[in-house]
Amino acid sequence: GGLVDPVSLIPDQSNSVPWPFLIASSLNKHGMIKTRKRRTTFSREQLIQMEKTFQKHPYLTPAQRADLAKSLNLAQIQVQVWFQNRRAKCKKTGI
Amino acid sequence: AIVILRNRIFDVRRKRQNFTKAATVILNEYFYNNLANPYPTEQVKEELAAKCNLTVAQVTNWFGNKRIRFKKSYSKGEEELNVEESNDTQFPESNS
DNA sequence: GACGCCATAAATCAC
DNA sequence: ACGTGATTTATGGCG
Repeated sequence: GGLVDPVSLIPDQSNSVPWPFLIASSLNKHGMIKTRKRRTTFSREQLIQMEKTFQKHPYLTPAQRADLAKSLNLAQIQVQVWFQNRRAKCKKTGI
Repeated sequence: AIVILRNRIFDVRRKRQNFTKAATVILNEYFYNNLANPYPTEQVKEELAAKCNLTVAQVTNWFGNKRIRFKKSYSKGEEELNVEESNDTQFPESNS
């Protein structure tokens, strides 16, 4: 009595395409499939500065965001998203 | 719950340990029985978490990892979908 | 319409 | 060194 190959547990639906093998990709303005931005890993300094700023102001004004992005050589959207994710983490850990 | 909180506060780092065999069986069972839509609702996640003696967050992580890894293993060896890549979306570069 | 939050994808970290 | 659970960037949807 060995283990069963998990794939053999797949219910018989071979004629219908299961789950996201038909992925609804988003299109750009030319109707082409948009390529996702490669995940960048922020440098230690970038993280330290953003964290430091976050402790003072968890929510940035547009001006603060612009300044921070410029000083860290990041796009504003990256700073904005980082703060969103940081808030989410904050909420998750309850701190 | 309190133990988890205390571990956080006192920065108790312990080795990441794998889930029990039983838990993995339960999670896999749900995953492969719902391959057409392997996205359990919040309520189902809670039920699975209870059955597996895991937190909902752990169940969520498991499904996230499972979906992407299954997709990778599944498409490995399959023919490439020829996808038109467009150079027209450019992203600002950052020094990393 | 810009912004925040949510669930999630996908890459990466780290035991 | 790898596998697997956890964390970190990035996206789309919705309010």
